[in-house]
Amino acid sequence: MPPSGSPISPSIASRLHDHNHCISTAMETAQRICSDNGVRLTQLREQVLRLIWQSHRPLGAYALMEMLAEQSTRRVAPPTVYRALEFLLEQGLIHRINTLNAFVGCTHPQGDHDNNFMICEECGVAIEFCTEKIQHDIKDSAAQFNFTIKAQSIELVGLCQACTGNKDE
Amino acid sequence: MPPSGSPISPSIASRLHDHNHCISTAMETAQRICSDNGVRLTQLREQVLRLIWQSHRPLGAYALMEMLAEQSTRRVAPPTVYRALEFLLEQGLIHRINTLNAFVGCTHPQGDHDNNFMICEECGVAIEFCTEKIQHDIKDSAAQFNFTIKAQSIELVGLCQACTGNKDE
DNA sequence: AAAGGTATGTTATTATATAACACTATCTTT
DNA sequence: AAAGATAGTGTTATATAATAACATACCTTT
Ligand SMILES: [Zn+2]
Ligand SMILES: [Zn+2]
Ligand SMILES: [Zn+2]
Ligand SMILES: [Zn+2]
Repeated sequence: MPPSGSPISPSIASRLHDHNHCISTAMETAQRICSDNGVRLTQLREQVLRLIWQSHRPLGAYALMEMLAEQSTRRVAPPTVYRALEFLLEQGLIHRINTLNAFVGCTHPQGDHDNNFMICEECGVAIEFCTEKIQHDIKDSAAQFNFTIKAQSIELVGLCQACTGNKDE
Repeated sequence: MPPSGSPISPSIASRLHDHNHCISTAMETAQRICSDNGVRLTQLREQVLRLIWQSHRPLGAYALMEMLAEQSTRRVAPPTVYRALEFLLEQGLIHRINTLNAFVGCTHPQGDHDNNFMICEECGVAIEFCTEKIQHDIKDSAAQFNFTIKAQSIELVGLCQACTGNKDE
């Protein structure tokens, strides 16, 4: 398990990265995790995960549904998608972005980790990050209030590196 | 303007506090802020704000709608509520809790401030908190990615002090 | 093959939010 | 006071997101 404090490669933020590598890594990791957990990464679930991983932009359930419908002959209804999403969330393979009502692939799905995102409102990319410092401070604040944390969601909305640059020009 | 790092009175977390004081303070502050900003706190907007302030539990737009309908003779449709909510959000008098699709009164609506909540999944109370440390670390992380923050949402879901105690018994 | 559990299909419904246009109240200018 | 502009609200319809309930298919074990 990698140290939870290590920042995720910022190269994801850049638009120039080997995204095929992101996809293949994600799919392989997913297979392994499901196998380890004794659960089945069925065709549908695999298909949904792959669609989500087509980019680093969170996808809404209904967008996902349409993409599924295009790929297959069978009709696809909301529960089909939502059940797959629920499964992937449970296995920690994707995250839900509350600000967007959308879902994005997890970039480090091994072990427990926080759920912190920077979301670019220009290009739509969501960058997952996690730092021990923030996590420490949050635990600290919670302790002050005697609050027991069960889940957390940190979402920063703004402009990513590339889009900040574009705005300046 | 109070120092933004000072923690909000934890007494809100306790169920035993003078909530009438919360309400009257909130309504007076709202009047002043609207007056300062040169905008109108109309009857409807005042009514919605007061309903939101009936507790520290975030309220959904449709719950709010029903409460409005009970209070008045006229029919109340979604846009009525959403426009009032939009106004109150713009003036910084309320916050939207993304995790719940619900709205809660702001406990320190003066000046810019963060948007950090601890939400008790047992009693439904949302406690607004803000600390300079977290804010500093967040800016730090964003800087690492050259990310420009425009808005942020930190939501911790779990058990508040009172409800943690109850669970232990 | 039968049984039990897991996964998916199907239909209907609930929950949340916005678009578009009409009308009214309030403010500004004359 | 009257006219015009702006802001606020009413009204209808619709978009978007999520779940409930039940039927069917699939997979594993006996
Ligand atoms: Zn990638
Ligand atoms: Zn993750
Ligand atoms: Zn109170
Ligand atoms: Zn606030």
